Amino acid sequence: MLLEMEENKDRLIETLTRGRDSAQRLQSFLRLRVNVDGSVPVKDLLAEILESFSGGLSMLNYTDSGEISRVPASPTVFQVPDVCTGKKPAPVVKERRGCYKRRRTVDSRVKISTTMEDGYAWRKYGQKEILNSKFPRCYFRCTHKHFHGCKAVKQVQKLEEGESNMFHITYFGKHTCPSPDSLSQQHYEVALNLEDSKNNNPLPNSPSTNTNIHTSVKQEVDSKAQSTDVSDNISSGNDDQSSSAIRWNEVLRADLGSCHEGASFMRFDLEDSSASTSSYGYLNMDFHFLNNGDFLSDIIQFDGVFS
DNA sequence: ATTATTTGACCGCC
DNA sequence: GGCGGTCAAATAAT
Repeated sequence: MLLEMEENKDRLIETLTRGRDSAQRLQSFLRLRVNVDGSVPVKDLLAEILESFSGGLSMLNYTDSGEISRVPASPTVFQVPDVCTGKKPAPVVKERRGCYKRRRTVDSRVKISTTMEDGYAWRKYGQKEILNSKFPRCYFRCTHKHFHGCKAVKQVQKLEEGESNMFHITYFGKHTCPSPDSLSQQHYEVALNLEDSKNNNPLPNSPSTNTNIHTSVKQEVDSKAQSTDVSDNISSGNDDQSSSAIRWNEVLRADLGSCHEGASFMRFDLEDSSASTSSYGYLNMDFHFLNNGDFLSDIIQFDGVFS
């Protein structure tokens, strides 16, 4: 009986969480587009929906960490450092640890990547041998957990397939801390094979060089950060050996343009590895939204201005 | 001295 | 009882 009630409560929380998160995502997607014509107060409506879900969840004492908050079984006594000596009092009895709950997979996002880096600062807090897995699973939390109460967590496990050095990364929770200053702090690599660079000049200097890059590259785009992890090579269908490649090791900025199902664009500000040139380009993309709020995009065309 | 990582213990869930 | 997620003391790195 009691168990059944708990299960119902869990389901209710799950449903409310899903509703709230969906509203949240819708809000961020529409942030740039609401009330363009001033006709519908979409923004207000969304805020109200969001408030309803959040209010419902807080009535159930549900916290964002994915756990139902508990009243401690016995009053907790906090030990404050002794003002006179500056020393912490020795623990009288070894404190019983808090309750753990198995992580829900509903709010997780999975990413397969050649690198564990994603621009955020993570702190490792555990490692575990996983049954039938060759490599251990590593557990990371956001470094700013204590400063900003950021609850973002990720699990990283090296994939066994071949010697490809791929990582299976699962993210839980969203960052509430400030996002990384800019993408320039990270190592991003964009390789462009230009069709029209038959002469030895690897940098076409005419504006709006339309390179017509057709590619099957799939990219995962973090909808919240409105930035992209460009870790795959973008190659043209033209495999002409004489076509030289520009290798950009930094994407200084990546701004997402209008964001909706179908064609959209993303602007990149680029700097090459020698930092001697800087350019920008537009990647025209085809977006496909996923149920969890992430979206995939096909790059359908690149228009660049090089200097 | 401070901060990050390692690693065995602890804990909840199946 | 076993598994996987987390904690926290010990240790390493800065």
